[in-house]
Amino acid sequence: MTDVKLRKDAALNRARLLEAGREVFAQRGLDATLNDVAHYAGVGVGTAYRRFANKEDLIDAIRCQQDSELEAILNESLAMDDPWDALVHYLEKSLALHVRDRGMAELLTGRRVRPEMHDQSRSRLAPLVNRVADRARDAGVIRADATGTDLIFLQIACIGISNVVQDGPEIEERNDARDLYRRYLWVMLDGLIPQRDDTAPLPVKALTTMQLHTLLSDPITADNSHATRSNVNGRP
Amino acid sequence: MTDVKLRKDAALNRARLLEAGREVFAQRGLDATLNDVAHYAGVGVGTAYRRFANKEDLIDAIRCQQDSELEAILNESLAMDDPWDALVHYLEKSLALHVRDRGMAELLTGRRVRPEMHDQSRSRLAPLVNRVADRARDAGVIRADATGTDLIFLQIACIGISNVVQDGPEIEERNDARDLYRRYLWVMLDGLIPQRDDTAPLPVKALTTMQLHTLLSDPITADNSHATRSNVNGRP
DNA sequence: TCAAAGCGGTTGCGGCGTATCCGCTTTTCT
DNA sequence: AGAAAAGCGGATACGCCGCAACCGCTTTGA
Repeated sequence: MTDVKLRKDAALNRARLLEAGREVFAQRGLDATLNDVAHYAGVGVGTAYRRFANKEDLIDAIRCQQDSELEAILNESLAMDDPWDALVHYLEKSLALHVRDRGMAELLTGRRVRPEMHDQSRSRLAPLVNRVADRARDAGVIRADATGTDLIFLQIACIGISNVVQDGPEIEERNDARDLYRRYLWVMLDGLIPQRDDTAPLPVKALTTMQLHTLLSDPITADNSHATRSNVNGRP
Repeated sequence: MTDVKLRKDAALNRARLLEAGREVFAQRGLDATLNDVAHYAGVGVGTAYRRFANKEDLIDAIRCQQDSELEAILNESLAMDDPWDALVHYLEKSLALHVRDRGMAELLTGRRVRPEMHDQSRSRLAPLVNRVADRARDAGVIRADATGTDLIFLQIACIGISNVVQDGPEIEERNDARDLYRRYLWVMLDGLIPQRDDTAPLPVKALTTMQLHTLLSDPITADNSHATRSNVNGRP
C-alpha cells in the first residue's frame, strides 16, 4: 500500500504530513486545504502534493488509521462480559474520538470522499458494531427492535449536538460544555432500555445495515437542479 | 419595519423575493446566493439587491415569518390539557418544519447571522419552550432534571440525523427514510420519561436558558489561528 | 405628459483552493 | 568523491464563485 521504495527524507515527510493532516482536519474539518496541512507539517506545499496526489489521497490514508482505532474500541467491547457495559463502552469511546476530531465526524456522518474507501471501512467495522448491538439485544438489556444501525444514528445525533456546542463561544462557569453531548447520549441510552410492557413501539423502522451503507456511501446524484420560475413580470 | 412607501411593483417584487427566499433557502440552505433567489423569483439580480441591501436582510425578514410559525405551534401546545401531549405536539410539529427547511434548521443550530435578530427570536420563543418543558416536568411526565434547553438539543440531535439522511441518495423500498429522525425522537422521548427509581442521574447538567442563549447568539470569536509548526526540516 | 422610481443583468472585483513548475538541495550509489 | 536521481520549497497560474455596482431602458403615478 505505502510505496515500497521511498527515500529516507521522503518517507519522513510523508509521516509528518499524515500526522499534520490528522491534527488539522481534526480541528478544522475536511475543508482545510492541503496547503494548510503542509504548513502545519513544516513542509513545502509541493512536497505535500508529491506525497499525496491530492487531498483525497491524504484523507484516505488518515481514515485507514482511524478505522484501526475504532476497530480496537470495538474489540475491547466485544471482549467484555456484560453486553450492556460493552455497548456503553463502544459508544462512549467512539464518541469521545469523533467529538474531538471534526474530520472523523464528517466521515461518519456521510461526507462522501471516496466510495471505495467507504466500502472498505464499513465492511471492516459494521459487522463488529452489529455484534455489539446484537449481544445487548439478545441479552434483553436493550429493546427488542434495536439494531446496529441505531448505534450509528445515535452517534450521529450526539455529534450534531457537539458541533453546535463547539462552534459557539466559551460559556462562563461551564467548562464541561464540550461534554454536553453525553447528557443526551444517556437520555438515548435510557430510551433504549426496555421499559414498561405497554411501551409504544418506535414509529419508524430502523434502517438495515445495507440501507445505511447505501445512504452513506453512494456517489452524489442530487442534481440540485436550479429550479427557475418562468419570468412572471412579463418582461423580455 | 417594511418601508412605508414603496411603489406597487416594488412591493410585489419584494414579496416575490421573500417567498422565493423561503423556498430556495429551505432546499439548499443559507449558503444559496441572492442571485439564485432572484432567479427563482423571476426577478433581476439588481432588484434583489435593491429590495434587500444584502443577503442577511432577506434572511432576517424570512426568519421573522418563521418565528411566527413556531410561536403558533408553541401556543397550540400550551393550549392543550395534557402536558405530555403538549410536549410531543411541540417537538413533532417543530421538527417537521425544521426538517423540511434547511435554512430554518441552520438558524436553530446556531448559524450566526445577525446577533440582534437572534436575541429577538429567542426572547420571543424561549419562554414558551420553557413553559412547555416546565409543565411536563411539574406534572411528572418527564424526569425531574429535564429543562427547556433539553428540548432544543433534542431537536438539534434530530436535525443532525435528518441532514445525513437527506444528503444521501434515495433508498429503495424505503420511502419513509426522510422520517427516520422520528425513530430517534421517540427513543429520546422514552429516555425522558421517569423510569425506575434507581435510574442513574444524567452525567452532565443541562445548560441554562442563558447559557444556551450565549452559545447560539454570540458573535464569532474563534480566531482559527493558523497554527504553524516551525520549520523542522532545518531548511531556510 | 414627464420626472421619479424601479428594473434587468452584464460586468468588475476580490478571495480562495488546487496543483504545477523550476531552481536548488539532499540522498544514494558506485 | 562525485555524479545522477530523487526530493524539496514556495511563488504563482488557473479556474471558480459570490457579492455588488452600474447604466441604459421601462413602469408608475401625479
